[in-house]
Amino acid sequence: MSLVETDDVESGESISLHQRILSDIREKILSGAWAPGHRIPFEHELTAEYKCSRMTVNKALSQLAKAGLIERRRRSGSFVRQPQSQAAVLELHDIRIEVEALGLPYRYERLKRMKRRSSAEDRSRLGLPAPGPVLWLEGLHFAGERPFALEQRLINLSAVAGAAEEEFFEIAPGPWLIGRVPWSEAEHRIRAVAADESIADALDIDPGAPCLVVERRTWSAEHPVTHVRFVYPAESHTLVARFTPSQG
Amino acid sequence: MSLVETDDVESGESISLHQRILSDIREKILSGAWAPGHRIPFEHELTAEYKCSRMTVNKALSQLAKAGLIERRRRSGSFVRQPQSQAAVLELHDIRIEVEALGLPYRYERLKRMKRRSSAEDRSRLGLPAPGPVLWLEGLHFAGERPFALEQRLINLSAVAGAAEEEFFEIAPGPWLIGRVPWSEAEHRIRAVAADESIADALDIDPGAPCLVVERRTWSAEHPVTHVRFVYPAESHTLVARFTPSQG
DNA sequence: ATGACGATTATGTATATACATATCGGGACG
DNA sequence: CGTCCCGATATGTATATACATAATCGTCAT
Repeated sequence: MSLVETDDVESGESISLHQRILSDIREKILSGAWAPGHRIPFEHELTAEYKCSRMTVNKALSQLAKAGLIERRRRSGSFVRQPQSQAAVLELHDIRIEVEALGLPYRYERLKRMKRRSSAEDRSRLGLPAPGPVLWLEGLHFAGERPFALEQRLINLSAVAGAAEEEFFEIAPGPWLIGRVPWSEAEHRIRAVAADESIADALDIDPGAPCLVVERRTWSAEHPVTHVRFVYPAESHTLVARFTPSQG
Repeated sequence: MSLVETDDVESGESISLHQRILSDIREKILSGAWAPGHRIPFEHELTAEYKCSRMTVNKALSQLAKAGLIERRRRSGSFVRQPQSQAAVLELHDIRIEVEALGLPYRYERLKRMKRRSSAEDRSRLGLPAPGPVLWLEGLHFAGERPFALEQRLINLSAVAGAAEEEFFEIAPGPWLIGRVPWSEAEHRIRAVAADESIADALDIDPGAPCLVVERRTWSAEHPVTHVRFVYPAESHTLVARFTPSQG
């Protein structure tokens, strides 16, 4: 699938009109200019603005609706959706809930925070086609006094308005993002590793001890949003996921 | 999690025509009736078959293309795509396919096989309410000459009749079961462990080396079918799973 | 053979039009 | 005052049509 997205307006690129409309609106939503609940212009208004037929506008809006960014209601119009709080991934990765389910007090502590222009490695991790501003975060999730998980996160600042101003001192970026950015797709990579020096140090375990590493990339309407890596000490964690076959 | 957006409402008769076309074709592809590489009918042929305009057919095919199920080429037609390797890894977990995707020859070798009346531990692993016959299997999956994964499996014989007569000498029980028992639900537990003596021995790695352990329980119409534990050496494997939020 | 080139073909995008459908609001009526 | 119904309105789906674009095929000339 194509991550070809064009937020740049310059240079007569040969993207189709309905894609440009879609991309314009997505930009408004992801930048925060149109908040959740905001009513998007009616089809006939966009028709006038872009000087095209309703079918063309409709195509763009239908795709945004399918991507989950907007919600369409007959007779009322189209609205920016509330970000979905999600069961599927939540089940996997709301660490606070997992910790509290163990009956232990939860705490998040920021280790590092750096705003920078994306390096080549950043772009490859996020799946970004072009350079842009990103936010790098590192933090620790605690269960009681013990480190429960190490988090290393990269946020695509051009997709998440407002993240640049957030300090994330004691607020974990995961819940913060879920409350603000609707996600349309997520990819998980799960593997086991031996703890290296820095991981062992952060998690207070022995170097070489087995750890579970969960990496997640998240997209919103084909826009990369964030890449996060969780490192769990082996004893502390089991992931559970339930599936029902997709009736295809 | 889905390969294609499953926004179909099924039971209702009020599905739009382009959705019915889309769903018909998806059915043919996912059922295997149209193998990868197969050329699906031209738009003008589908136009005739469904007695509708080309735009309607085009809408269905465009969505299938965006979902990644088919690939469209001007002048040539539309073709069923090669299965996207990672989409259903967690769901199916067919090790042969994973190994062959690496370009390595695959082989399965049985280590142990025992038919017995379920012990208390067996019942707890399978989620069985009452004692009954079970089959215990242990085997090794090879990628080339190297062990790729250790498999320990419990099959509920009262749910899977023919399994008792199968030797599983070089046939892995996973694919065998999938071909015979439709599953309606699966639960995965994923964690990292340090290899103990017997695991290290079977996988030919050092004791204490990190391993990824994936356990799966499967049900068919509320009947426990099988419990399986895969143990992967850390370097050999990354699980990949893609999710799309279910929009309620 | 081989390479150039135009005709053919299937898809890609956009248009104008039409009617269906859900729903909000307001007016008629009990 | 509440309820039912009806018209207005935005979206949902489908049609016929048009032209653009990319790729393939056959033909013809070198």
